[in-house]
Amino acid sequence: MGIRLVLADDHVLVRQGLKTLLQSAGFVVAGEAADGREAVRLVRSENPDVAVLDIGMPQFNGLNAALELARICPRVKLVVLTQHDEQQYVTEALRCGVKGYVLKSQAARDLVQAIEGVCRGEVYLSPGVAGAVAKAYLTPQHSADALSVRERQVLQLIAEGHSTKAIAARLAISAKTVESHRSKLMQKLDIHDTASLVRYAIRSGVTQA
Amino acid sequence: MGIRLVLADDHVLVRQGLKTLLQSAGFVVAGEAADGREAVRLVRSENPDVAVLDIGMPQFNGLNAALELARICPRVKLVVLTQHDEQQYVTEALRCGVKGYVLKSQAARDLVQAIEGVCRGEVYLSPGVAGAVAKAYLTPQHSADALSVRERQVLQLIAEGHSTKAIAARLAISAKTVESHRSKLMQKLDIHDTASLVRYAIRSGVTQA
DNA sequence: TCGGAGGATCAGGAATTTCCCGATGGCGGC
DNA sequence: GCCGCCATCGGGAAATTCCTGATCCTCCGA
Repeated sequence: MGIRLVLADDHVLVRQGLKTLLQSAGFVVAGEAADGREAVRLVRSENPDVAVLDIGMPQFNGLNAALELARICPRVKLVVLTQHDEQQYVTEALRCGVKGYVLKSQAARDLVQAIEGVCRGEVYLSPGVAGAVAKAYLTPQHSADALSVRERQVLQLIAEGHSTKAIAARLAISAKTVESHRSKLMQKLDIHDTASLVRYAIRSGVTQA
Repeated sequence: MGIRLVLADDHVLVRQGLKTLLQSAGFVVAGEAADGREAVRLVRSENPDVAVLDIGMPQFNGLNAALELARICPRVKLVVLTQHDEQQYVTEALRCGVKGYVLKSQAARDLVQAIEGVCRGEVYLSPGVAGAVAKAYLTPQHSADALSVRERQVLQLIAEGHSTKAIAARLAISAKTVESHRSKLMQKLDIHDTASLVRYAIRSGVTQA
């Protein structure tokens, strides 16, 4: 008998595609959800072996759901789907109790292997993110995970479109100090341009689009 | 015999799911592409009946590809996949020669109907966007400074975090020209910093967070 | 057919910002 | 007390943005 799983993705079209794919791989799709909250309900009622969660769902996203499911249904293995291969997302996901981290840029075989792997109790990371995680451990300053309060504050103001000088004025510090914070947080996030910084800020909820 | 189509989506996982779905609906998937440029090449070589393009691809996105394909392969019907149901996107897509506009939030049946519809020479819009289009015709707001295709292209690349030089290299034009486009589009949008530009690009669906 | 409007292309140079180096002082933990 | 981390700044080189202006092209209407 096949592995039972529930599938959560806000795009019906994508979800149906994945469902077809997973069924043809021999899995049993016990239920589908369009957002994180629905996913949590579904997992509680269906009690599947695995929950496959898209991270990029609106409102209550895949990681929110993962965090809650890891607490209330620790027996259910969690596999997340995402397009982001940056190190900070991976560690964030692992902190949320996720056992499988699969990139959408990878082939379906990857998802199949992830599901089978987590059922055996393994942690599965898509090729390409394993490197990011390794790098995080090898990098001497991997304490760099969390931004300081000041850095997050500066990040938000940058993402809101304020100039370095304006930020300095608002925080009543030197523009040089703002530059220093920006430089530091960019280094921590391994992001080296403003545009990516803004996208990160939006994704991480520091500001809105 | 079935309708022949090519499929373009940057997420292999999603693409495979869609492929399985479309095949089980009786279509022939003649080729797959991971980005807009590849899609254009593939359509030229395979000459399918329909090209199904995800709009949200990095670098050279689905609309860029649509614009080019509408010019060089007008016989091939274009269906785009997107998550955005706002009016401006729909009209933008229609301007690019798109014949089918399918929301990812809709069921697979919708995509199937769209493909069959455009093959009969119809224009197919997902339920939910038809209303948006109607509204667009009722609102006499065409006076707005619309971005040119080139400007939108540059906007996307900026929002994706590429440097001016990198954009210039990719588009095979001078960095000065890229600066010129940026300056022009910033003036049109009345936006004067990169961060706000990125937020606008995300809001308007030119790129994703 | 002619001429204008607007888009795409580019350059020079001034102004601004980023980036990389280093430095100081405070504060909490060991 | 010492060490690590954070917040604070500065100098100077490098890169980028901003402003002005110019050429070439296509399309479109008079």
